[in-house]
Amino acid sequence: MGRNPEKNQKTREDRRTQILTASLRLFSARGLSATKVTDIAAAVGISQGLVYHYFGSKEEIYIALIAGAFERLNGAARELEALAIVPRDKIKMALGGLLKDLVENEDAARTQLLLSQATASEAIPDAARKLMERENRKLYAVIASIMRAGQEDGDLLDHDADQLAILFWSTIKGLAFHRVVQGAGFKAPPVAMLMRLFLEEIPRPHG
Amino acid sequence: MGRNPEKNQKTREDRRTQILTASLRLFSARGLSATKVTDIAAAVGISQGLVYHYFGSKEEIYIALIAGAFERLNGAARELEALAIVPRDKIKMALGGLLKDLVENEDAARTQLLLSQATASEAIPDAARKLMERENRKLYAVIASIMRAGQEDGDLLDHDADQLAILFWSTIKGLAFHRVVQGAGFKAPPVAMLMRLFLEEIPRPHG
DNA sequence: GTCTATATCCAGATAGAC
DNA sequence: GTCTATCTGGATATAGAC
Repeated sequence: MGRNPEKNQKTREDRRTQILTASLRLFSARGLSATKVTDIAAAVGISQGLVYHYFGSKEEIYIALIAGAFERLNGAARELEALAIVPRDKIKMALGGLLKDLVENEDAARTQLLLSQATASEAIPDAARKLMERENRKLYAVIASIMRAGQEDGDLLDHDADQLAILFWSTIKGLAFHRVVQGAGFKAPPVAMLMRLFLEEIPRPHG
Repeated sequence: MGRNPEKNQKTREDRRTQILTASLRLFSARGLSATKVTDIAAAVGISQGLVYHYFGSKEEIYIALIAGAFERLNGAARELEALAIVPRDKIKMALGGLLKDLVENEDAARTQLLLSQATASEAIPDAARKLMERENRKLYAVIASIMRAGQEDGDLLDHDADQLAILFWSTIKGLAFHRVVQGAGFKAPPVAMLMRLFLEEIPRPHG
């Protein structure tokens, strides 16, 4: 919009996205403090100083990544809750969607890794910690609440719903971890297999 | 042995252990690079310089922790393999033992966390990476091999054994993560629940 | 064995030219 | 918008006194 067409300079948003993408790769692989701004600049192909034209600090990039991740995840969670299907199928869909994302999109896996690391880390910016504690809680609560509903239906296993939610996310985090380590060769387990953790009755596949 | 009894100075081994213990706590919570040698010294209650009397560098401490962890895990794996019980029960025992350790011993959980982080990290010393790649492979192989044996018995689920091993360790890693985040309040899921992931036939508990 | 300097390096962030 | 140069702080590791 109103921009000189022959300049090959990137627009502000493009550059920010480039920086965020490169940073996700680096932060998830090395952690916040082992990632140098120089590394980010090099990955994008710009000078180190230029990074500060787009973000106030390295931590600001980190926070932006975390915030973006939660926005997407919470959006998906809200959509899931709104669906007119039975709780058991919501769990199946959530699991399936997350797994599919993990397999098809390395960045999705890296994002999960980043969130896990951030949750467990004492060495993240205060703003990030605040964000995490609040938003993470929501994600667990959504799953726990679906679990409870599924238990009333008699479809889902009759155990503490919060623990089931923990198991749900543990599994996702654990698999995201392997996805990143293994790279493209990663094969996700079939959703039906993971559903065994949560279903009251396991459907018999053979015969 | 032949040491002056009235000195309250620590023996070399005691100090090394103190440093290792404090470092496990810090490395697992902040990562290698965000942990300052000053932090370690402060946690132990000694001067920063003294740390270098016991270890050549920060990374040397890190490597010692990783190596120690694998020694213990591989020891347990070898014992497990040697047991005269059916494969299905070996899996149950491995799961139960790891879980019990996780719950009762925060350091065990932190050790798992450290190994996970190290596996996924590009920012670890070369010596540590070499170690990891070799030893980690062994741990997965042990579980995969037990899975295969259990499949021949018809006890364990008929899926790719390597994938089952990944699922096995994913679950442990995911739960170790939660254990560390949640602290002492953490409750592990019952082993029987996790066994649902691997058993061909799920025993019916109620009725 | 332990501590207090301190040398050295390196990374984050800023300034100013183009 | 982009780069190069630089300021500044902080962390690793060493040296040397006690």
